[in-house]
Amino acid sequence: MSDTTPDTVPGHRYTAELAGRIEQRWQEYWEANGTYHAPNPVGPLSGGAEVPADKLFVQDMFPYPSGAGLHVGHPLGFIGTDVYARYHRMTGRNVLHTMGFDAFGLPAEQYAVQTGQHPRKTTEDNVQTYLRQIRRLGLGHDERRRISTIDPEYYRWTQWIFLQIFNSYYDAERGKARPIAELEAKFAASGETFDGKPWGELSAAERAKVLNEHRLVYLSEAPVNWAPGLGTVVSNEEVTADGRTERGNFPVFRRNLRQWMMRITAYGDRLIDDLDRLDWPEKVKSMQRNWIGRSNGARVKFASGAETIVVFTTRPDTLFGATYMVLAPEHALVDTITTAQWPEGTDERWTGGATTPADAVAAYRRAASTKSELERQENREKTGVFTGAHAVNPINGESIPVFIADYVLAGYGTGAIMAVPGQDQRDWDFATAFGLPVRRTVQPPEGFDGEAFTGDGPAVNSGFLDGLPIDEAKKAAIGWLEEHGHGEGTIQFKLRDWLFSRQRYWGEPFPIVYDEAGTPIAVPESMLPIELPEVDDYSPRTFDPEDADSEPSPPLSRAADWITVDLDLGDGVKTYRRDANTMPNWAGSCWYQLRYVDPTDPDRFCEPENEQYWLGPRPEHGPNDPGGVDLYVGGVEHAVLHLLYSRFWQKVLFDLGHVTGEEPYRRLFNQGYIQAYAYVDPRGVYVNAGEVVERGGKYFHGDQEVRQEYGKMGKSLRNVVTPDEMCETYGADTFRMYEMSMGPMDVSRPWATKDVIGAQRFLQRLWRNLVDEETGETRVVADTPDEATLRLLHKSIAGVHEDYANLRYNTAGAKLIELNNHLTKNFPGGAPRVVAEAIVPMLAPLCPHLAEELWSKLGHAESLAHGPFPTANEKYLVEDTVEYPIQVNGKVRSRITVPAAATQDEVKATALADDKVAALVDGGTPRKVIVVPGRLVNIVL
RNA sequence: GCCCCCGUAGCCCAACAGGCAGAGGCAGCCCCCUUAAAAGGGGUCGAGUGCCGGUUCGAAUCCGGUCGGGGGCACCA
Repeated sequence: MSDTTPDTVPGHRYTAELAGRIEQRWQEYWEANGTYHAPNPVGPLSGGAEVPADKLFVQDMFPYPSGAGLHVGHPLGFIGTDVYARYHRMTGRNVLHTMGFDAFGLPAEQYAVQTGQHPRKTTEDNVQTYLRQIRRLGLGHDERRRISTIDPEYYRWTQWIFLQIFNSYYDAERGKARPIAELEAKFAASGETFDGKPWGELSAAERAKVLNEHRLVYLSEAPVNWAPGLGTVVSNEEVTADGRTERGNFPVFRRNLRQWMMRITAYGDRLIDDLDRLDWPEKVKSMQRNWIGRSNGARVKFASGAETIVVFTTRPDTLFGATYMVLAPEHALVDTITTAQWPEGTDERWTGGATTPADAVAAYRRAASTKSELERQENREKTGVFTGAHAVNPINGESIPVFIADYVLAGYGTGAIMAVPGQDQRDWDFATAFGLPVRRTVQPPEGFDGEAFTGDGPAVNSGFLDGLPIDEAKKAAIGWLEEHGHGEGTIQFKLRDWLFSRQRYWGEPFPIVYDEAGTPIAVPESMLPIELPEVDDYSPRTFDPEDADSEPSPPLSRAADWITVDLDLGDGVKTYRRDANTMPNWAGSCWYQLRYVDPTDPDRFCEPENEQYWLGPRPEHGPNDPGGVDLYVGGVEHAVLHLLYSRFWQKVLFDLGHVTGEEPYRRLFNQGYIQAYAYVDPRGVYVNAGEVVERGGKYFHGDQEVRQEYGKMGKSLRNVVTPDEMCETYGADTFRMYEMSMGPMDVSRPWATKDVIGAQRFLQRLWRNLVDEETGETRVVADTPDEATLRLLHKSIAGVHEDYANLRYNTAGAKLIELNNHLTKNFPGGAPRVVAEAIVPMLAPLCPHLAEELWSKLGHAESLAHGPFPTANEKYLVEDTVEYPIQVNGKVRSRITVPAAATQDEVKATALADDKVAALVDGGTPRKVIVVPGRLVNIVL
């Protein structure tokens, strides 16, 4: 490029080409010198010396190394954390910043299937591409700490943590996880019986079954989300609101399958309560609160024949208004209570046209089970059938009919409700459809003409509760229930246990084997890692996405040599069967901050001293500090997935004494997204956005007018701009400068390649102010600059400090441009050295390569990575005189300049003495004169 | 339906705790350099803060309403 314009472009102009050379040179220097290595207190990554007390751990959300490579939106957060890390490193802190890869998971597997290669091969290739792309951006990562979840030395510890959780139970009394061995000891000592037998007389299988009910990881035979199109089950968090998989958008069906579950619900209270201790965006906190969904209410027992139906309600105050009950179709008691015959006079609407309740129930259940979540949610018409059974309302002895209906969810509460149509719209709708009575128990206001009344009011038709407002009525009702043994106050969570197995190949194998009785047994730690076997066919068996009756078939079950194994687990060599599932890809990201801290430790997942130093609670964050990463940056899309799971694991590890931090991420910051315009031609086909031109407010691709759309950047929209091409055309520093100046970090904004030139011009001017473009020699002058320049310089230093510390890189950049513009205008002969030696370090966090280059040209032998960062001299921040605008009735009419030390009275006197003001006041007495020190004067007439 | 966030020059964005609406960039315009070409230099123009109302000496900022945009949740008893 430059050789086509040799005559006019000076040899030492800061062009993209020169920037590229500088950037490559410094990247090599940093790598060769381990510039960004952050020493640990102990272990292989310790520098041998005492570590600085002042540390900072900055982390980006774990990237998945996609085969598509990066577009300019991806590095926004990475550059943001890099600027933050660099700024703090320059002020002398020990800064840990690195990046690894979350490389297991569905996309890798799917990509591998498409390209016919092993997922390890494609994943590792993608990682290399990714590293090449981010390296070019000049990110100051400690590359010794790069990790990858697919590395057996990494997932060995993922499996180890799984075993920790497996071997624990939640001690509700102490409110924390404890080793399951303590529970076993308790059972053995207590004399408690299990199915009539004391602990000592139970077989190993029977004991395992009991313990399974307490373990924090347990095997469950509960309804799970089965996605035939994906060939795997997925967690609740991975199902969208319309009942499809987040990944792949396949329909999800509820199926009873034997699966691993993590007892995250045990931590519901702590997961909600500890949100208050975190420096996180309110939006994310509220999403988590919402997801965990804690609600206060009561469990109430209704007798139905010999059985007891337990319901959960948040409205125990409405108990007198319960006119029927509903069980979820999957409820365990349905078969037991369903009667042989319809009772005399059963309403035809209740029978579903069947001759017996059993037929009706069976037909309804069949219909409900084949409905996808989506169908269930789309169709809000209330359906259901009568079981033939009645139950007794404990509070008034009334006998009420029991239905099954799919508007009651099996997974929430007890899977059964008491229906109060007077106060609940869903119940009202059902009651209306089935001709059931409605009894109001809260008095609606005068003139209320709605259906169910959910507002507050005095209780009516409710015996001893009459006249009480809802709050008091609830308390009174719970009191009555507890006193008479019909129920108790309780807290219910919307959060359900975390479905932890997947029927896929590309994930961590479970460190579990089964004996001949099918009892799961933990593999001893010494046998970890359990490595993924090589298989001929690693693609999962998928089905017609609508085939609800299909069965999962994990690829590992077909690895015959691997799946059965002879082991000596203490009682001689026996044959065991391995677990054929793999862990979900959230597993690896649940604890990676801990491995970043101690990535090479072969003996522990993380050395305690190192964990405490980088991630432990710190007094400077207050007495209630939960510890965690100091700044965690990523998109908001992980608000209830990764961020919830990760907090859960951290808390378990904390309870078991493995870590000192109660939370993984002390401060969370959601960066915005870079979006882009896309263009559609009249056929509805996307055209290459780079070739579209604007003419008179319309957009053209060639001569063809095209329609503008706005959204994500992506291959299919043909609007991708890559960091590689930006580095090529402008240089990495220009690209970084531009991305950081586009706006605040947390705001989404449109990409505009044409605007990048502004950042390029700034860096060129700055270069020119310090370097002779013809000779490449520095052209700084030794003279002390004038007062105005020094004032601007120190004001800039003070402002830039604050901006960097608060992630306001756009305004930090603007201040640097402003200062540089001042140099351009006032120092055509070269910048004063004192200014140059400040502006270069101030630029370094944003444009590290250029700053290093200029710093060395200024005569410094040391890298700028560890400072110095200039500090502002207070002397230049205080003005001697202040200009006050004078408002008269709120409008600016004049200006005065007074000494900064002037008192309010002096300012007032000077203002009133001003000619223009005097003319407006016209000899009268102002009603009021407001002097805002340092700001303005307002005279009210 | 419920909850949250955001509306400032043509565009992207500043304005700390209410105090002169503009820091910076893009585009536009003018001039210089070159004139074969600009990703060259210098300068300049530009909004009264979506709309209505309130509080205040004073509102982009606080409050209420409304419109527009974005997001979250949604049969959770």
